[in-house]
Amino acid sequence: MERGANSNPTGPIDKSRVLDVKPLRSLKPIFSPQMGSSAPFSGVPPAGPFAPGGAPFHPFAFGNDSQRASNFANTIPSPVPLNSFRTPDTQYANGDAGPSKARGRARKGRAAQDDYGNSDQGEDPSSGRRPRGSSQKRAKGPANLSSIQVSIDDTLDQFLRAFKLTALETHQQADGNKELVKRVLLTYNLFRRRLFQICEAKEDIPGGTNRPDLKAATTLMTKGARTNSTKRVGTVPGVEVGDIFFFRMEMCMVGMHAPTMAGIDYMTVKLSADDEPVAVSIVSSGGYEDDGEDGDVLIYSGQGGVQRKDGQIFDQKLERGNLALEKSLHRANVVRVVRGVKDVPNGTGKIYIYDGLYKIHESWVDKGKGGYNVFKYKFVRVPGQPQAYTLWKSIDQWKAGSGTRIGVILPDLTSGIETLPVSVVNDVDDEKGPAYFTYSSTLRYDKPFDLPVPSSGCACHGGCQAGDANCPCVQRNGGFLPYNSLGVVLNYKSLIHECGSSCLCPPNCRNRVSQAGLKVRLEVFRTKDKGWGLRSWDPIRSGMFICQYAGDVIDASSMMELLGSEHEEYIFDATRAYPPLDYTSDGFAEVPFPLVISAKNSGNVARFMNHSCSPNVFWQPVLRDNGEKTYLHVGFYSIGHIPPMQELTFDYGIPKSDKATLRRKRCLCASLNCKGYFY
DNA sequence: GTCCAATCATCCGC
DNA sequence: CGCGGATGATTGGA
Repeated sequence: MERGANSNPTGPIDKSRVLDVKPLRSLKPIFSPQMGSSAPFSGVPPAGPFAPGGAPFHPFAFGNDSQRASNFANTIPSPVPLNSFRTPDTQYANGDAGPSKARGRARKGRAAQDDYGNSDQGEDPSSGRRPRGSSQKRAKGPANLSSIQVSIDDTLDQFLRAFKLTALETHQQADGNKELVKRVLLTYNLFRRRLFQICEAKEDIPGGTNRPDLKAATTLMTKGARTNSTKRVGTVPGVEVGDIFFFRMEMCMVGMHAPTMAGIDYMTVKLSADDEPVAVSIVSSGGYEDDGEDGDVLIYSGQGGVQRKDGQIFDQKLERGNLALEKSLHRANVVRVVRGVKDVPNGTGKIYIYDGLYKIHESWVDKGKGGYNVFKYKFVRVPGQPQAYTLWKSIDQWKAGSGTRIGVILPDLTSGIETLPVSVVNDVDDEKGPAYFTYSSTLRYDKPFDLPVPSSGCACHGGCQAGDANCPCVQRNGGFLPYNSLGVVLNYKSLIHECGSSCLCPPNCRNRVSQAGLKVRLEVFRTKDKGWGLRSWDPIRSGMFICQYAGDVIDASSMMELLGSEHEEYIFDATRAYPPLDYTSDGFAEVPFPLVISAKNSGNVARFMNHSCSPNVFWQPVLRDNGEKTYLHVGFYSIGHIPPMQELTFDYGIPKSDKATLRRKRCLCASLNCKGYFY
């Protein structure tokens, strides 16, 4: 049955006849709500209504290439020959889809979305369509420890060591904190993705591809890599209101909601003689439309009443979770509420939003299907908590074009160049928009760097397939496809080899993620004290591709001349020392050549990403080749899951030399481990 | 050990 | 071809 999604009671029902509730000794909460103890919500609340029409103006010009080149020439001392902007060949030589593929995209943007937005479904029947239950059969077969199993065990051990989870103390498993929760979730998601990647490429192992979410979680929990295993009423240490999860198992691992499936989590408390169940959290998996009256109220259905095997329906009983909710109501205890919403890009998947603490205000019995009794509970959100679920509802309205919002300066910064619009919003001061620049989604090379001539491209007409050992692109990536079909990077490597213009695969090939344009709805916004910044309307999965760093490739000597000028803040320098990712599968390799990008005059959303000492985004070098030359790109990916409207930041790194010529800037990231400065 | 709950990827049919 | 519904192996905890 649909959980937690129903309308109001049709009428009052005499509860005492149905609910066999003994009189309670006390109506005081057993636990204090712990309201003040949670850290502040770091997401930015949505701006309220904005002026009708929005009165957009266009502070940025989007000229043709020759105009762009002359603008460029007027503003900087010609670090790049002008002819590099003139011919289409040069513009596309970097592997950004190539002329034929760019045809529909050049100025129309959204019209070409179908070419890039849809992920492939393989045509190879052997790879994608395994008979259901095959893994189960294999699991029960003769126990042969395959080489794949061994490599997965090694992989897990490396993850655990990298994130210092090999031997968690008992108290760390029992009670967590923000840092520990973060480590557990990062490890889980990295391992889950790597597990999927290995299993889809080689052969199936039990649970590997069918349910990597389960397999990864049970493996980690067996090793003790979990936290907050002690159940508690109220806030969970390290989990903040607004945090999101993409799997039930994630909530399990950090003590948010222990049951792997059930919607009601409860614990038994001892009060003098009696043991009494008390609810600690619920997961409401209803869709958007049929929730309670507004975002702060939830009508939740009790559990049970349906026979698992044959779907037979009967009256729900006041036991287990239902009894716990009833007790929590009478004690006026707080209950954590997790809202499940549909994950639009994934289709079948769900996203779970921690919506903070609620109290149950009333309960009643409704008649469900076939006239059988269903318990209903009215949850009301405890006031004073940061916005979470209601923010999602607001964003839905912004997308639908209904509702209004203050501070919208520009509905689409990219003028249709990107696959999705990028709005510009300022609701904090009088700035009317970022300084002039030309929006471009591509990285423009004057000339390619000299690298060994790459091998020829692939001939995967239906898109590259995981497990196709003959595909040269799979081979270049160590036998794997680096991304899944959603555009999530599956494995941290020192270098991703994407398909290039010499490959015969279509633009929606899984190995062309960074060329396929934006997948999440981004917004350039005015921060309180850091100038302009970047954030997303959409939730972002761990490892999801966000954008590349577009601009003009310049050489190192040109960069030196620009340091100290206003130009400096729009330079991306891949030769800096970046804090290591906590884990890469192939150790650390230098970026193959000294790539420096200027986005001062021409660039994309990436130029607005601010520095943080605790970033939620990292970058990886991405290679594409056109059959003769190799071009390096910079791809940005999320580290963990990122809730909507949280600022996207990455670590700017430290210049390896010539620090003296660089101005040290004061860091305002406000994270606990802030260094206080950045370059 | 047994039962519970409803997940999630995949399949299947409209 | 794109969905929504059906299917079934699956899990931690009571």
